[in-house]
Amino acid sequence: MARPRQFDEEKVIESLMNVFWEKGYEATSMQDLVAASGLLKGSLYGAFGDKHAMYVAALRHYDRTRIQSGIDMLNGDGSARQKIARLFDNVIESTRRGLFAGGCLLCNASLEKAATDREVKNEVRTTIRRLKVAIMEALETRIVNEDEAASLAAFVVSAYFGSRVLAKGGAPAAMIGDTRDRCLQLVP
Amino acid sequence: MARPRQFDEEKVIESLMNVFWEKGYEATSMQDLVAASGLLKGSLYGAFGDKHAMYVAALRHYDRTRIQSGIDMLNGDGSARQKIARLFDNVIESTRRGLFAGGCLLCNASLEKAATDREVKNEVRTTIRRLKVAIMEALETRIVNEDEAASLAAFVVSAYFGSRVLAKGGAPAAMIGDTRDRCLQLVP
DNA sequence: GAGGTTATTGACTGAACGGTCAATAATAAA
DNA sequence: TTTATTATTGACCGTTCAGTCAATAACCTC
Repeated sequence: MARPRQFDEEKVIESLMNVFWEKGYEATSMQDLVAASGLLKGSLYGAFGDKHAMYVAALRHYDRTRIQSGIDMLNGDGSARQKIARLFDNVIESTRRGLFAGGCLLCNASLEKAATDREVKNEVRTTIRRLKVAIMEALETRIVNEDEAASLAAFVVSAYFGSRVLAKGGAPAAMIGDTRDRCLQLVP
Repeated sequence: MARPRQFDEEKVIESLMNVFWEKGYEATSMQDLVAASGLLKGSLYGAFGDKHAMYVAALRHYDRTRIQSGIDMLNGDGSARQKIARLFDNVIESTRRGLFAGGCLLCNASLEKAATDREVKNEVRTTIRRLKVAIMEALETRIVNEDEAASLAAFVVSAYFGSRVLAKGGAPAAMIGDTRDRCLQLVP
């Protein structure tokens, strides 16, 4: 009974996400989002409501895609040690190649907006929990005690996030390598 | 031969820093800086040049004061283990009380601006190096091998930064406690 | 106290900001 | 084919943005 959307919503959200990922929330203008999505302002506002809702949609999309592919890796083959090493290796490699400046959108959102934005905080918390659980499950092939696995998983998440801060802060790649190696010392 | 400044430059920089610390670079307006400093726009521009220079001055001030007091602590009494534990305990306590939303300005700057801003990246790098060296020296009371101390220090910095991301992302304080405890397992 | 120099003041600028809206177009159901 | 409904379009809105500047004030040196 009505005119259908002329755009692929997933693709639009992906393009919005990429802008927020690279520039952050505040530094991203509606102009940027219009340019990246190929839609006009009115269509974006019609579809999402406002800039903030676009950001939240981008965070959810990041969870569904990028975080999920990390989780898939953690659910895949190999020892817990190998899987966790690969988490860090991805950071090291993308730092070495140095092409994309975005880092980790989850960390970016944590520091830029979570503290002052209830909705963002909820998204971030949910995604952190999901990531922690996936690491925990990977560890449980070796660790029977659930609390033990949980505390080690919390630590791994933390070290991983720390490596994202170091990477974006321009610290030498060797520091991230050190972080990975030391972290793996605790992984059975 | 000329009119002297009517304000205490240190105090003004401190007030500018507090705004950037709490809101980030992009979300801070010149209005905010005017209100916080008590100066008028023209005076701020006269003293610093532009908003970006005010931010860099704030980062340097953060290094000179907040980071320095962390380093002083690392140079003080107690075992390396105790000192590093205290680093994390400060995060845990200020998270539990939950009053100030700023987190760590060094981490904030790393993620918000270092990747796309040469000057900020240099400041951040310098401060990270300073912090790492201080941790290294604290460790060297127990670890003789310098490379060993350096790699462990890099790891501690990383875990510490990770805990700042978790804290601001609204993760439960227990996760930061887990991070601290696991981290200390590697500190002799 | 005169002259030189710099700080302070507040009004001002053009551009960019996020967001709105009336007009138009496209569709599916009747 | 008509009608109801929603999507698209681009001009438009008031506000806020970072930054400027001419006038004035305060100080130091001579």
